[in-house]
Amino acid sequence: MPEGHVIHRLATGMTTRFAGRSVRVASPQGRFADAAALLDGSVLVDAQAVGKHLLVGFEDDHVVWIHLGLIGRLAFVPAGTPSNPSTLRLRVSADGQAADLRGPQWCRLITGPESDAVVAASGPDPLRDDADPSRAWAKLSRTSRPVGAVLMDQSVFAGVGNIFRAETLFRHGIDPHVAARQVPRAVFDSVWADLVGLMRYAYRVGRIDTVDEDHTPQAMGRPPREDPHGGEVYVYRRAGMPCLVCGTEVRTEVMAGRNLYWCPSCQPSGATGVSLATPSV
DNA sequence: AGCTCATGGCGAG
DNA sequence: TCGCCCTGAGCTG
Repeated sequence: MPEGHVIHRLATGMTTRFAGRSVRVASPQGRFADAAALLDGSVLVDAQAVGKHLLVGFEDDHVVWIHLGLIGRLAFVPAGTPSNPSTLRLRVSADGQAADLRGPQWCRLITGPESDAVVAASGPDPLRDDADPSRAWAKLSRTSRPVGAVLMDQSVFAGVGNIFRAETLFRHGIDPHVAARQVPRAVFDSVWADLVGLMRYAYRVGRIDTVDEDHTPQAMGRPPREDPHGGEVYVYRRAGMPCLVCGTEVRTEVMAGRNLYWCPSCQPSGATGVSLATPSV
């Protein structure tokens, strides 16, 4: 279940398990069979992530370009694990370990230069050391699209998904409907720094957690919750529930094709946000 | 058994 | 902007 931190964890997982090894490659489902046959037995060189794209490099300049989409999964399992072959698009295995890919939006065999082009075409990714946030500012500061839509635009903020969108807007008190170009530079800088911190944390622990200690349900005198994504959040998927900060009912509407969540009191209409003194958790 | 929904993005219109 | 694709979990019956 993929925002950018998940893909970066998978890239690391692929590299640590398989880099430098000759691997078995198969497509039990058959939909990637030709490429799998071509790659079977070759050396997996490395894996990298950019935004929500996973690029797995093999010898001879072959790259498997994976995008999980909304429902795709890549799971690391012991190589002998029984599995339903009808949905197993790709299995990479070596030394008793396997990586099983199911339900990806796509899984394609491309060349090294094509892989470089994927990276170049991506917006800056807060989880990559080579990210240049000024590219995001250049786009955000020139568009009248709502900031809540721009935060989901992978050519502006690569790897940011529906949870990080809702949570960073909340943390900065930004009305998601405000035109992106109305957001001050200082607030953008704070949002970028916050994304770096929140996404690095999520990468490290494997869970999105955006709530400050002062605003946990316990600290606010409310019963603890269990969220479906396994982390602690202010507004994501909390429509109709009281805001953890002010108690106002969290609202929801579809923006950029996805359910957006926000607190109409903490993010009042027209608010262009404030910088955080202490970005990230 | 059969919905509906999900941390996404594409192509048609 | 809408319909569609892929899989699986969590409901409803």
